[in-house]
Amino acid sequence: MNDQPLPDAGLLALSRDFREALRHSIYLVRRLDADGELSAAQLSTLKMLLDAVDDGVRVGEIARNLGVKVPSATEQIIKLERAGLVRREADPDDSRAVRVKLTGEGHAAVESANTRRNAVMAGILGSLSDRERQALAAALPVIGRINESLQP
Amino acid sequence: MNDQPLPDAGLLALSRDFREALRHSIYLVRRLDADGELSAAQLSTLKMLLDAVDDGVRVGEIARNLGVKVPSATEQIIKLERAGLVRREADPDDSRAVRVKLTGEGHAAVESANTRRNAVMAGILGSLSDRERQALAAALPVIGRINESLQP
DNA sequence: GCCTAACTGTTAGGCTTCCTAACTATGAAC
DNA sequence: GTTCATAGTTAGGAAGCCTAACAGTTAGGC
Repeated sequence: MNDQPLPDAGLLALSRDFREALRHSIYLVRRLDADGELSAAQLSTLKMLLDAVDDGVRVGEIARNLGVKVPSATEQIIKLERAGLVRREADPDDSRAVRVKLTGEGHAAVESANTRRNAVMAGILGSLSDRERQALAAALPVIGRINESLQP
Repeated sequence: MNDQPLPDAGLLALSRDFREALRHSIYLVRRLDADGELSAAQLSTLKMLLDAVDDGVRVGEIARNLGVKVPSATEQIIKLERAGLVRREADPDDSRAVRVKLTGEGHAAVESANTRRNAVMAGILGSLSDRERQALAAALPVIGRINESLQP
């Protein structure tokens, strides 16, 4: 294989290939979201709340995490609220703010959806070789670093 | 209930991390599409046509490549046609079919948009270390294989 | 204290993309 | 030459995202 450091021409080739991989990942994303129960954004929101059960999370923070504007986050939160999965409470420290918290039902829903989607993904990754899984695992922190650097 | 054995713990962790990485990649995808000129689907369509300049590509094939249903592909093709980037011709062998071909203007547009987005991506990947780029490069074929296996 | 500016979130309206269902037209099988 | 399958378009609607306008709250300057 090619073990020498990537030349500058390789940077462009890598860019092209990464773009292509990202583009085709829609198949993967769609497969995972085929649940029908919760949209990807809704599940992400609930997962966020899972890590902040006590205090809840502010709308703006949810929006930032989802990569959308605040009104779009509000829209999703209202849907989750209507479904009984979250509730909105006034922030004791700042009356402008709203704290979104998970309900018991929401807690169950996120656990269930999360488990199922992980199982689907595990089924897909299970067909890979150990070597391939290692290559994938080694790249995830890199992708994570890229994504963090772009997060506003 | 649990009729099948739980997947290996490492596999589940990888599944979770990969899902997380994919989810956060929306920042990256949005950054690349910030052009405003062409949507991701439209650029993908034009790139497809670039590789089949002579014969054009059928609508169903475009839909499959985009990962959408035929009516959605038709919609995008009509927009591209109205923008003067593609034209639709009857298939000489099958009068039911339509062959979508790139115009000269479309050719220029895809080259330009592609070059620009590759440059944006290269700018992002340029901030990585060689080691990180190598890890990413090693994982792309794996991701590609996963995506291909899911393509209908 | 007050006035202004900044901030948090909601509402309203519109755009894009995707879907399913229904339709037209053509091809293929028998 | 029916009959069934296939290719694509049209119509209508759902979901997600956006910007702009708004109300309420906080914080800083005077």
